[in-house]
Amino acid sequence: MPSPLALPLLDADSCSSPLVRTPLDEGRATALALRFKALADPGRLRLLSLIGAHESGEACVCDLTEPLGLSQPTVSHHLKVLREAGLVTSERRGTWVHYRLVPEVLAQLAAELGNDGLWPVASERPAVDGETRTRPTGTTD
Amino acid sequence: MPSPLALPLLDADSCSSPLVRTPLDEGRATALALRFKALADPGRLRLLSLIGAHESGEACVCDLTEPLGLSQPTVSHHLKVLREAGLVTSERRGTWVHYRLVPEVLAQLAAELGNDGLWPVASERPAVDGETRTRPTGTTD
DNA sequence: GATCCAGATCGACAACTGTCAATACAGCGG
DNA sequence: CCGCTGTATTGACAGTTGTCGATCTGGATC
Repeated sequence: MPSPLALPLLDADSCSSPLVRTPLDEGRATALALRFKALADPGRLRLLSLIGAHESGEACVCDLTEPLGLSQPTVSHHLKVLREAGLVTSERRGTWVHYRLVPEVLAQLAAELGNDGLWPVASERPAVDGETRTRPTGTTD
Repeated sequence: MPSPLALPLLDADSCSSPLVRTPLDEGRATALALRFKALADPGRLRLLSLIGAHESGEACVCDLTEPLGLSQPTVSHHLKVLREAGLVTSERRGTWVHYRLVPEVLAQLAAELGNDGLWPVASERPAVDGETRTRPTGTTD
């Protein structure tokens, strides 16, 4: 429970409504962005997916290079990015290096995006309407 | 429902284990990466957070520029990125333009990262061990 | 219409990112 | 010890991204 403390900003002279949650501070935003940056590449997403698709929960680089269609150095680079973001761990066993997902971190990221995260995500709106509201929460796409 | 069809690849001559899920194809990965790219910036995360923090569920640019500490053109640019990624919608009402989150898209992204997403995320492992496994699923950091 | 204000767009620039070929490094088998 | 193979690192380069000042647009007010 994030305890939505209501900060009294606002003069409401113009537009806008009062805040009902503390917005993300810069440090936390930067940290989060680092993780999302790691996810912001098709190759890396496919890498995660490939690793997760293996029955043992892990995969070595040799399994990943070919299905990705990228060069071995590039794959290695992407894996490094994922590792540094904490999304995967690596372990050398003999010749091969095995990568596996870090489910807790992925789950935590999902949670930030989801309902108990940084913003209200479902239809859990306080139903304000003494406000500048004009249009219902319609789907626009 | 992703119906985890088991594709029989593999000769298991070397390392690796069989696939138990279909890995993300390139098109889908690219589409997903586009959305994560939009999230991969501290300013944009704070923007989303700020919008979500408002009681009415929306905010105009004038509310966002100052707490972000970025110039107005930059904020406008970020909002455009978020809008094009489908994460927010904008609506002009008189002088001001109001932005609001698109909860469904955020929730969908969370779902991809989470349990019913692209990779197994909880401790729902099939418990393989006729494999190259050597070490338990320890945290490596 | 002239003016003012909120936002968007443009142009420029530095910083970062994805990619690969070449090379280095680390175990393993002879 | 020497070569082989899997993986990491380096260097280079093109493409993308974040940022801002300057300028444009569009609604509201006088």
